[in-house]
Amino acid sequence: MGITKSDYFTDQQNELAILAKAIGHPARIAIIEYLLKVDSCICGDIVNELPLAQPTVSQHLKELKNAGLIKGNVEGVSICYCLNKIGFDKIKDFFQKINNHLDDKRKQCC
Amino acid sequence: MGITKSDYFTDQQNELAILAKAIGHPARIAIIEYLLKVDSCICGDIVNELPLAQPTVSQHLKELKNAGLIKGNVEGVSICYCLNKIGFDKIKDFFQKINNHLDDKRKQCC
DNA sequence: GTTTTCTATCGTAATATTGCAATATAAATA
DNA sequence: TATTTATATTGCAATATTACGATAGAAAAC
Repeated sequence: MGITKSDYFTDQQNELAILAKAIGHPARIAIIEYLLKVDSCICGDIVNELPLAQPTVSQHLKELKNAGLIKGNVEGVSICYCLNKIGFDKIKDFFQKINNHLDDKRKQCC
Repeated sequence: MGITKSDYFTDQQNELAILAKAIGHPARIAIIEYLLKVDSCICGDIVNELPLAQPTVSQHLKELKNAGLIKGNVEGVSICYCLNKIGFDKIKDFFQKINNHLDDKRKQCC
């Protein structure tokens, strides 16, 4: 029905899903990679970087911010965005657990 | 328009987005965690583990498989599923790059 | 060969996402 | 205060996702 049954899953599962979902769009990957490159904070430059209209970029930024993957600070007229370590740390643990486990076994079942 | 402009982004960005998107659902997180726990391959047990109907689970498995995050082997009547290291390795690099970078700087911009 | 068991697919309804034009808001500058 | 600049919000159309009942397919057991 297009509605995710979040109540049936744990808080941790839902939080991870929200984080992964936010990353799950090429435009948002591009934003993350750009922020990684320019390192210090940027604002409307992101709009110039992406082949998308300003409202669309604004929406993607909002989703990344809601998920906790970026931070945005008002700085005069413009807004300064940057990556939020806290958000990325949360996913790191999940993938580390998986990768450690998969590295451990030399043969996979299938 | 609900249609992602994939052509505007790099292959790598699109591939990463597909992987992250596949992980971006609590049911699929739950499937991944279950496969991590039971370690060796499992089939319809996943249906019993999740609070979702069999067709729904089948659909989620298909998406994980399409993204390259799990493998499925026919084994008599049932199908044996397990995690696919290749898929998880691809995301690992992305997050490692980000985490290394964020760990590097003691002060974040915002 | 019929039945059972396990999984996939189809069809469909409800909801979510993506994208943008138009517009609003809010701070800086003239 | 009027204008400019930078970003957010609204509204809407197109498309995608989620969920499941019904059904199909395919191998094993009888």
